[in-house]
Amino acid sequence: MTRPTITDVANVAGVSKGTVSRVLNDHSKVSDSARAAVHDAIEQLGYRTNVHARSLATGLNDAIALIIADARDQLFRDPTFFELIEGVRDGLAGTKTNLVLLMGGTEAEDRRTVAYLDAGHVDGLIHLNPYLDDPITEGLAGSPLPIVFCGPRPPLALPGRNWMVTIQHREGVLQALAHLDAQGAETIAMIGGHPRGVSAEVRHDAYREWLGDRYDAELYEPGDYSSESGRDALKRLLDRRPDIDAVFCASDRMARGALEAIRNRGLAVPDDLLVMGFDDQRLAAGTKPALNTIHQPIRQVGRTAIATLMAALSGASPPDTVLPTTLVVRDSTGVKTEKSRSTTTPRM
Amino acid sequence: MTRPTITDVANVAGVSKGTVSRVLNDHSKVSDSARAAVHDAIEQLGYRTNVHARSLATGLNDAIALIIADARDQLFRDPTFFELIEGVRDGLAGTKTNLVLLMGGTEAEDRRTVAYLDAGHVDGLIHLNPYLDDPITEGLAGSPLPIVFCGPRPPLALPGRNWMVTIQHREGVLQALAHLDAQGAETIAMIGGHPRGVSAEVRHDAYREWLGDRYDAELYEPGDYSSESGRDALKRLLDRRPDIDAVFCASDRMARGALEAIRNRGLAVPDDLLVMGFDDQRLAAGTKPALNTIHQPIRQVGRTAIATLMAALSGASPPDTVLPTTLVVRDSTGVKTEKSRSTTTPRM
DNA sequence: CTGAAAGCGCTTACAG
DNA sequence: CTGAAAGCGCTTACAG
Repeated sequence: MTRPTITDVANVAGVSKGTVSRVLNDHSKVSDSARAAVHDAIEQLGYRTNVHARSLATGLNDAIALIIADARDQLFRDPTFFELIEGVRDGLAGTKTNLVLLMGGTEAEDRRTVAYLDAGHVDGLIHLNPYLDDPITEGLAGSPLPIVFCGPRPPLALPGRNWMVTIQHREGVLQALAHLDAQGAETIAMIGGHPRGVSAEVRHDAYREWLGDRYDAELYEPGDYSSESGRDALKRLLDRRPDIDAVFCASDRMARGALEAIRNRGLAVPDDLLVMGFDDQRLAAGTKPALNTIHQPIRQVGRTAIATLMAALSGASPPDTVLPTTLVVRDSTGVKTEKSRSTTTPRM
Repeated sequence: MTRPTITDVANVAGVSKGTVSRVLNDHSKVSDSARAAVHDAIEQLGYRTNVHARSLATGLNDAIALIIADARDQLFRDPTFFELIEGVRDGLAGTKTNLVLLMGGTEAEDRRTVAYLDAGHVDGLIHLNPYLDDPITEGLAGSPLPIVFCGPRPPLALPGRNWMVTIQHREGVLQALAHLDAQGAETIAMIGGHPRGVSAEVRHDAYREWLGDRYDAELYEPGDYSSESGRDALKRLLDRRPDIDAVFCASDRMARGALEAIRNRGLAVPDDLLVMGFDDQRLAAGTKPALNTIHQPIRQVGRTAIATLMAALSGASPPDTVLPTTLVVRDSTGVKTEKSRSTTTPRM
């Protein structure tokens, strides 16, 4: 009782293998009677096509991979990735393309992931968030596989066919800082993202740009997007610079941690310190006070990434996409009434 | 500049395709000179083997799948799955077997996942937590693929070759209840797991068994493992039965929610109510008061699952595995000093 | 130790 | 509309 092949189907249906293959692949030029006979035979035999044979013959897979650089840090801890993947799944609904999730993190896993991709199991891939020094991206440098990055391109040798779907990181940061400024903040610190991340760097650059001459390295503290890192970073910032009156965090989770640290010091938000997050994750609405933040359309990034990849696979030349961010105003930057706004020049 | 094949390598190395294949597959009987020539040619050409051709010839994939029934609920919200997957990754370290994560949830995704498996992309699979009515398991009923379940077998038609790696759910529940009993609890409610889950049912049964005649449906409230569901369930329990003096929760997250609900009512733990969790997740040590719970060696489940699958793939007949749970004592069930223990018979 | 050849299960021009 | 045949890139007895 070995698995039936196309030859078995052809025999039962009384046609040739070629005809069976044609009905399998929906070629138009097949007689109704042949088509019916083949379908009957398939049903009767429980035939299912062998993907390896088909892929060998066609060179296609009908499958794409989702790469996550560090499963431990990203996939399981950061809701952003959940949204991203949901967006990708949205985009795949209704197609017959398979999605496989490949996880890096350790050296062995990175290597295995590259090997899997190299081996030709998939037609293309989406990289959810490459690192500045991403070993998986690096391993794919010579690959002919089309790849779309969710986020800015890393400064590495890239595969020849690559696209980018990202958000306006720089503009988002400027929006946040301008808002804090407008609310009367004078000494704005920043808690940045994971130093390995490409977008963390872009955001740091935007912060530096906005501050210009007033940029002070003491006011910047890197985190890793987690709540704990935000809490710890804020403590360090306050130890160094008790004069800061606002902090911009590169994720809502870090902002939540910052709120906690501020509370622990006996300080109040927004009375003593203004706080802004980034992401507009669900938690942002639930903190006390509710978090002002920069909304990024993360699910749409996922959807657009898949659309871009599918377009590339069908031979088109899709454009890169940069999605806009929006300011979300809640309670964590309430106006400081006693302060005069007349001396500060609004920016942007 | 089409991708080089084994024939190209053979030509460059001056040997036959058979010899190239033999060095590729580490067959012992190859002369050193031939081996060296082949390796040189591979390097020079940048040859990489075409997996489809190989799989077609051998029927093997060197890949296994991890199935997650509901990505939305499980993968991204429940740290248990993170631990499980980490265990699987532990077990794969050092092998060349690839791991692909397949996600179900919507009808389309379930169907696609089954199709992917059916198509023969992998050699076997690990199902992280099947539902009682799991559509993916159902779809695999006739499949020859070996499958290992992390958790009790669902009551469905199963693939012929299947194994189970689980924990002592029943014993764990009995441990928890016996502990609450020993601490003086007299009316013990339970907040159960997701009604679709196989293990939730097993735990509910154990609760019913332990209570025997005293079982009262009013004391049982299902949740979905989330913190919010624990909070809401406890509210409902307390509304119905203000007399309960202990609650056993089928997950630490639900126990955390229960603690919150209790606090919101102005009640105290353990003074007014004893609370126990299940899982021993990281959060259990951080709640206030710190949570008593039942530790389950979840990462080891993952490791054992992969070992079981690998054994099955190599033709062995590995046993099912049932791992023990242990009671973890912290602060949420502190002895109720004023109560006499003399009238209650300890159990187990 | 190694070559020639058959075979894995499909697809796809090519004729008709 | 359909059959016969070549080809996709490997592996593996079978001889030697």
